[in-house]
Amino acid sequence: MRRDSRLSGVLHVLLHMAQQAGPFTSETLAKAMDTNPVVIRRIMAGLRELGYVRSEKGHGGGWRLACDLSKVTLRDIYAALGSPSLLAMGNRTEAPGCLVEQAVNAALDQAFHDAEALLLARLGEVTLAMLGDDLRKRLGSRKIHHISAHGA
Amino acid sequence: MRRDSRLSGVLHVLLHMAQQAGPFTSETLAKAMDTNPVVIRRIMAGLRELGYVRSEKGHGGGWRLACDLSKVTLRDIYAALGSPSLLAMGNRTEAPGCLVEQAVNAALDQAFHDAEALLLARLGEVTLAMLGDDLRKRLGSRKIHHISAHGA
DNA sequence: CCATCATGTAACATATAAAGTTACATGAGG
DNA sequence: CCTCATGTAACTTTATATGTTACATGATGG
Repeated sequence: MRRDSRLSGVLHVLLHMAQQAGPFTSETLAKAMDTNPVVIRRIMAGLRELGYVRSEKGHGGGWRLACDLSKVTLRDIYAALGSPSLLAMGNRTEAPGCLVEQAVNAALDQAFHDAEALLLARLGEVTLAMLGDDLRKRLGSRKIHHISAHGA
Repeated sequence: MRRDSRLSGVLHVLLHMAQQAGPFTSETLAKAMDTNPVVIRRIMAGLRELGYVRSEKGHGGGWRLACDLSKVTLRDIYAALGSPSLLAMGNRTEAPGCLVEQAVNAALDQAFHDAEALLLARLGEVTLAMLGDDLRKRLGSRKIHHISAHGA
């Protein structure tokens, strides 16, 4: 499959939501992300369960942020997605009887584990608020490109 | 797709080869790895190009180690496989026009890059000889389980 | 010279997982 | 009670590692 881009995608959504008020429908967000509303609902479901966002049905419904952006890190969001595997590589066999394979696994596991730990640590250092600050810096004098709230 | 296990697989092969002399046919190695001879040839092709192993056709042919095991690291082997992507996650869009996406990418790229660098560094610290030493330690008093050179 | 063995490689098949899509149920307004 | 929006199951598409088949190439031994 291609590389998992859910974290990238959901962060994009959250950051857009942090730039303007009001509920966003899945359709609106999907248009901004050039994808499908169901995909949005899917990646947002885990965040809703952990209370990072709220959703409401019916007229005037949609998604809203429901957390302190300075308290939620990228690692939290990653966890809300179900903590998908970080590495594209793995061992051929997890619990091998072959001692050769055990030796190989031990060496690789060490490296893999260290890399995963560092990645999680880095993600844990960045809050959504910090992402927002960085975005505002990038915007500079430029006007914020708000996504249109009512379709194209 | 499942996680890439080529590095794990090829290391297994190399370590087996380091335990006994003589050429190994792809079929013999495939049996030990419970896979297909063509898969063996495929993952060994890159190593042959870099001179880590040699292959010969015809009677008495097969694969032989052709390098100083104390000079070749797991990172070298990884590179010989064509440096496949290390991380299972990536950015939704690599060169986005959207500033929001740029901010997200910047934060993720930082974390991704650090993790990849650490993983490569760790792989670069381990030589094939070190793997062999570790294997001998694991074998202890036990007899080495040589793979049978002529089928079953 | 030629039968056999082994690699080299293209082509095709399978498996898995993310992403995209369709369809329909549920519930909130107005 | 009609419309809007989420919730979710089911299916399709796509990408990629892995598995398999088929056949070409070249080396060895008789």
